[in-house]
Amino acid sequence: MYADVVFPLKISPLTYKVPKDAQNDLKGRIVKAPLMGKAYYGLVISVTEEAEIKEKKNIKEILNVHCHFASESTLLFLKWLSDYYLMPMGIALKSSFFEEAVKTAVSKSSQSPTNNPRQRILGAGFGDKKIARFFGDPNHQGAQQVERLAIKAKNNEEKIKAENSELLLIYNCIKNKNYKSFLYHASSISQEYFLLNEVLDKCRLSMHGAIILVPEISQIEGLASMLKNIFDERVCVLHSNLTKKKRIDAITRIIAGQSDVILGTRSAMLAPLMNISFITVLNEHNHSYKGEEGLRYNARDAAVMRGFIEKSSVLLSSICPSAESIYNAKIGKYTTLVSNEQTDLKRPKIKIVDIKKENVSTISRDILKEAKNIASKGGRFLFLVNKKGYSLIRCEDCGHVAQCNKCGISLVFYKGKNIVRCHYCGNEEAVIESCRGCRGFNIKPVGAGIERIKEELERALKINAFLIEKTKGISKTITELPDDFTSFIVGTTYAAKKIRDKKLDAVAIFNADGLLAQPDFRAYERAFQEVMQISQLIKTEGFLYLQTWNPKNKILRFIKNYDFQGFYKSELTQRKSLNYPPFSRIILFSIFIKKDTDRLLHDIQKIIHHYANINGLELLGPTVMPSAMKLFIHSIQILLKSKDRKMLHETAKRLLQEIEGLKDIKVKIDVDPLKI
DNA sequence: AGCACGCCGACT
DNA sequence: GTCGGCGTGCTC
Repeated sequence: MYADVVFPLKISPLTYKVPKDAQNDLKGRIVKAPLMGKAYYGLVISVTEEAEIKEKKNIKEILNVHCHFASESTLLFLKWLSDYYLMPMGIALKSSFFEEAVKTAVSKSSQSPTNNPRQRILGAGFGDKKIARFFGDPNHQGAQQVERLAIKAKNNEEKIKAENSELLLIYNCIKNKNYKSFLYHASSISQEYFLLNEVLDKCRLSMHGAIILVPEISQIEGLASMLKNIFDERVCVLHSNLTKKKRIDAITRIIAGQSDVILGTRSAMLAPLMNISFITVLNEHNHSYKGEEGLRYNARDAAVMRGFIEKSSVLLSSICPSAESIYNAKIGKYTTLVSNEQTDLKRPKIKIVDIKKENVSTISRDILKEAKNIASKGGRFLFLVNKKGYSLIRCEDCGHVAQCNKCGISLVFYKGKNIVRCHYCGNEEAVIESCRGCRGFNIKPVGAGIERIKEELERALKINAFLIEKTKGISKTITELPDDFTSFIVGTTYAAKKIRDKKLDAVAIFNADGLLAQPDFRAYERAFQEVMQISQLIKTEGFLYLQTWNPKNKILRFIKNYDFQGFYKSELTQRKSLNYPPFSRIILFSIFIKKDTDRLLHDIQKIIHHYANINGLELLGPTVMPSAMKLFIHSIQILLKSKDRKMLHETAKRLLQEIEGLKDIKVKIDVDPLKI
């Protein structure tokens, strides 16, 4: 007997001999095996009678067998992650909390090897065990609790049945362990939470394993208390910022079956749950679900795949779903849940302010007028500016904007420190006195960063504005302000994230044009989503100002009217005509090189030449850019695009192999990139 | 990952 | 001459 073992390393599975006295259910178990003269922990992914590799005499034997880590479904999911994101399976395993699982498995089995909790649970049936805890001991108060819950659940079922037949569909899917993905376009963030609460509360007893994802760690706390109300100690929080010990504790609880409701960020999607009946991704459009390094999986897409494999329901929700998800709902891949409040909902009024008409370069008169009004009432006003510092500096005589000597990027003027700074290389210099273009001295600030907006507000309104800035170590948050504080807050988009559950009277966005001018096919979508998100921070009778130089932009019209239908229609039409996702799939190659650009570029060109004329495949690039990575001077990008996902993956795999054959390079591969 | 091997520049 | 930097390749 032979077993294929994956290690949490950048290597493919390796074959080992199975010891004669080993358990016959090795598949999915943690084992210790010799590797390079040492013993490593790995995962058995398959067991066969005959080994497939040539030199059979060199095959070593497995040293120790530990508890189960992965079910059949989890193994399929790991395989999918590795195949889809074009990474060795070991990397997928490493991202799946395998090392934490090893820690718990080893410490448990050393105490009592035959009394492994994971084995016990598998034997008894995971679901039965959960229910047994509720029904088990008749003298225990749990029995009364269940009775009460049952009555409550019955009432709820009838109430919700009358309200929304689609909700019943979710309940049934969860109960019957059927796969189905739902897309809920909520009209407010609280609605998103409300629906989740309904589903969880209603299905508490039929729920055996659940994963609840939020995009940011800061969103976990509030949701955790809601979940604990329903599931008590079954809830477990899991995110990358946990300390090592806490993370191991969490994995221990999950593996022991003590926790089966997992609340976390992106990485929690890979939690080692043996059973899953419900997965939800809140704020599904959020870009932080996509990884930027290592295994670059999108947790939202992984949720749908894991749900499919595990036969569980998947609920994606958002106040502004991604165009991809809207499309998937349209073609029937997802079932749409419609918010009944959607039509007659009161929302803050959005005003587009044409700054070109006015003879001011920073804050328009309309916004200042409303700011005065709000200041007099003691309200809250948030000013979002996309630039740090005070301004750029420009020579009034020749129009030359001061730039960094090394990087060629515009220098940012910091008035308080009286310096200029390059945001690319971080170099700081004393403020520039004379123009490098014409040697003149007529230098003026141009444009407005947060410092300048703050200064102008304070001068015009005779108030103190509060600056929220992302600085290393220090992060002021709005919650630090007393509730009765008359707050005028200035900050970058970072500031918007720091404000929660505080209803603002108004928000002004100064960077609307910058948002729309991003060199990315998703720029409009991001702009639309960002404004929708920000509108959630404002009282329904409040105002949202968008200051722009291009008030005619059609996206601004969709934004102003909260016209989701119009926006998605326009966006999908655009994507279709340019053959971008969701009408095609893309894979991005980034090749980093240190030197010798010409030789390598020539080699790369020679390789990709063979890929240029494949039917149904579009190849863009190679594009050479300065590398953002230290140690490397250039990055070469190649984009593969195709309607045929299978063919795209096969081609990308071949291309990856060829490029990895080159020397002095480093390749990063990004499947379904969000930034290109 | 981690270890060996091998190729180049610096140095008692 | 040799020491040690790190780039590359392999691990059943």
